[in-house]
Amino acid sequence: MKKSTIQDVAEQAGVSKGTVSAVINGKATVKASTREHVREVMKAMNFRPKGQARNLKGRQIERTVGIIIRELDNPFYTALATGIKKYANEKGYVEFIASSEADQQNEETISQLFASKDVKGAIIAPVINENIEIEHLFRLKLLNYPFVLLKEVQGIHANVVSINNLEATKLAVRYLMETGHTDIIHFAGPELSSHAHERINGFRQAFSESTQIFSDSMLVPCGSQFQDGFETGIDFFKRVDPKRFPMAVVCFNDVIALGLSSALHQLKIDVPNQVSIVGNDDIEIAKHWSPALTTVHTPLHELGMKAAEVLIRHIEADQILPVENHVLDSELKIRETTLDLTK
Amino acid sequence: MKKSTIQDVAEQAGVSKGTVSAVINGKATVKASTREHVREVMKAMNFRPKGQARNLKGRQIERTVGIIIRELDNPFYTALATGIKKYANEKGYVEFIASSEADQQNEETISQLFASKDVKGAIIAPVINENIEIEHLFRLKLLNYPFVLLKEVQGIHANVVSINNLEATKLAVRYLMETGHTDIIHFAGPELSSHAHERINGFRQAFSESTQIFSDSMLVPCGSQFQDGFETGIDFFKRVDPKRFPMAVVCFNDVIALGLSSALHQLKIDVPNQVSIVGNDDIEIAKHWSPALTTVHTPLHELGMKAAEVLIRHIEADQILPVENHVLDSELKIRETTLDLTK
DNA sequence: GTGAAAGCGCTAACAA
DNA sequence: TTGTTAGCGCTTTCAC
Repeated sequence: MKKSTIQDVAEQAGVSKGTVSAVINGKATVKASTREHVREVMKAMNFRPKGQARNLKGRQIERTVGIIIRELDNPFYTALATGIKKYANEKGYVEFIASSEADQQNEETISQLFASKDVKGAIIAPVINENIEIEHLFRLKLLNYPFVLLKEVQGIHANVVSINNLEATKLAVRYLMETGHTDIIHFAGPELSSHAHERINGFRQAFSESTQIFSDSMLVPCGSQFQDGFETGIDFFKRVDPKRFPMAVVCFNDVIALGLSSALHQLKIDVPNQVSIVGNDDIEIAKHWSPALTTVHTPLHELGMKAAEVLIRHIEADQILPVENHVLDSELKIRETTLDLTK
Repeated sequence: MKKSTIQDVAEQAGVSKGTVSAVINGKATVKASTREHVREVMKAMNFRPKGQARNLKGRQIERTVGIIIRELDNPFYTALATGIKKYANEKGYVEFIASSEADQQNEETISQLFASKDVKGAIIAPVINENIEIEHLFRLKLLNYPFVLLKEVQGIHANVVSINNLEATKLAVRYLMETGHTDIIHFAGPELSSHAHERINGFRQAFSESTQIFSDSMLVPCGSQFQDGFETGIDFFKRVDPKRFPMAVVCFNDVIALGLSSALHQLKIDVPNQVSIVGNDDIEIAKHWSPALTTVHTPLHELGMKAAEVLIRHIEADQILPVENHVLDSELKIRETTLDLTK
C-alpha cells in the first residue's frame, strides 16, 4: 500500500491532474461543482499533497535557518536561540529549533533533516563526549551546506562562534582571590560535559596563576540542575565543621548556584557573610534572586547574534567563504552573594 | 543569475549528471580521481544540491512534527514543547519548534513552511487578537494537513487541546475565600492576551459565585514579565495605606507573582502574614523561590503530551479522523505565600 | 567506472 | 472550464 498521489485523486474523481492541482492551489478557474467534488475525493482518500514536489518548480525564495540545541528546558539555550532569532528575523529568516537532548544520533538526524528540507543553514551546539562522531558534519561539508558550531570540535575545520569558558571561571576565581578569599571550592558540572571540564580547568588554572595552592579536594562533583546544587549543598555543608567552611563556592552554573543558595538558606548559613557564592551564565532569574547572584555573565545574546550573522553571510555568499572562528568574552557581574573582604 | 544545478556541475566537470550524483551521495563506485575533481568543481561553484529534489524519489520515511509557540524565552512554552517532544520522540518523531512572537503574519508563514517542507503535522499556539485571521488554517485543512490548536479559535472546526484558564483562576480565588481572605485583588495580564481576559473573567466569576462583591478597582493592570510585577507591586503598595492593604493578590502568572514577591520583600511587607500571593502556571522556579509560591499548576507537560498524541494519531490515520476537543484541568499547589486564616 | 534515460509528484503553460 | 504536456533537480537502474 503506497501513498496516493495527485494522479490517484484525479482518476478517482474522473478529472485530470491539472484540475486537481488547481483545486489544491485554490485557483479561481475551477468550476465550483468540480472543486467540491475533487475536495470530497481528496478527503475521502485523506490525500496530502507532497510539499517537496509542490515546491520543486519555481525557485525557492523562502529563508530559513535551523538551530540544534542540546536541551530544550534550559534557559541557556533559549536565550541563545533568542539572539539568533533576532538577527535572523531582521534578515528575513525564520528560525527552526530542534533539540538533540545531548544525543549524538539525534544531532545527526536533525542535521540531515535540515539539509534535506532545504533549511538554508544550521547553527549547531555540538554534542561532545568521549567517542565523538563527526561524520555527519563532513556530510554537510560535502553538500557545501553552511553551518556554524557553537563549540570547537576536534577534527573538523568549520565555522565556530564560542564562549571562552576557561577564562570565565578564571575571572570568578581571580575576583574572589583579589577580594581576600581563601579556601575556595568548586561545585563542578556533569562528568561528560566539556563545558564542565573547561570550567574545572579554569578553576585550576586560576590557582596556578596565583599564590594559593590547588588541591583535588576543592572539586566537588555536583551536576547541572537546581536539585543537584541543593542536595550537594546540604550534603556538603552538613558534613563540614562550621569552623572549616570554605569561604567561597564557585559554581558550574547559575542554576546550581541558586540551588546551593537555597540549601544554605535552609541550613541558616549566611550568604555572603559566612560563605560567598559565584555562579556562571547570568540567567535571567540570577539578578532577581534574593540575594542577587554574583555571576559570570555569558553573552548568550551576542553569541546568538554573532553565530547568526556568520551563518547568514555564508548562506548568501556566491563563493565559498573562508572558515571563521570567533571567541566571545565573559564579564563578571558582582552582586550580593559575594563580599569584598579587603574593604 | 539562476541557481546552479547538478547539470551545471556535470558540464563544468566534464562528466555526466549521474556521476555527480554518485559523488554527492558518497557512492564507492566513483574513481577517486574523478570524485576529487567533481568535488573541486562543486566547491568552486559553491553548489548546494537541492534537498527537495533529492528526496522526491524514494518515498518519505522521515517523521517530523512542528510546533508554533508564541514566545521563545518563556518557560511556559518550553515546558509545553518538552511535553510534546517526549511523546513525539517515543513515537520516533523529531520536533521542530518555531516562534511566532505573537505575530499573525509569522504564524502564517511558519505554518505554510511546515506544510511545504513536509513536516508531517503541526501543533499551534494560535495568535489571537482583535482582528484575527485564520485563512492559513483553512489552507492547511484544504491540504488535509494534520494540526492541533492549543486554544479554541472562533470560526474553524479543528482539533483543540487546551487548558481551562477560567477555572484555574476561579480555583485560586475560591481557595483564598475559603481560607478567610477578603479584599482580594488581581494583578492582570497584558491587554491583548486572551489568557489574560479569561483569567480576569475567572476572577470575576469566582466573586459572583460567592458572597463577596466584585469591583473594577480590584483589577490592577500589570503585564507578564518579572519587571511588570515588581514595578506594579512597588507602585501599588507604596501608594496604599498599610491598614488598607489587600489581603491577597491573585496574579496573572508566576513570573509577575515573583516580581511582586520581590517588591514586597523590598518594601518589608511580609508574605504571607501581611499579604498573600497566588501565581498561575507553576513554572519550575516557583517551588524553589523563597517563600515558595502558592500557584495554580497548569499541566503543561500533560498538555504537550496530549496534543502530540492527538496529532500523531491524525498523522498516521488512513482515514480522516473526526475532530477532537480536549480540555485539561488545573490544580492548586498550596505552598508558602498563602495562609489559612481559618486555622 | 561512467553515461543515458526514465521517472519521483507536482505545477504551469497552452490547447482544446 | 478542463485536459495535455513539458519540465522542476535530482536519483537510479541498466547498458556500455
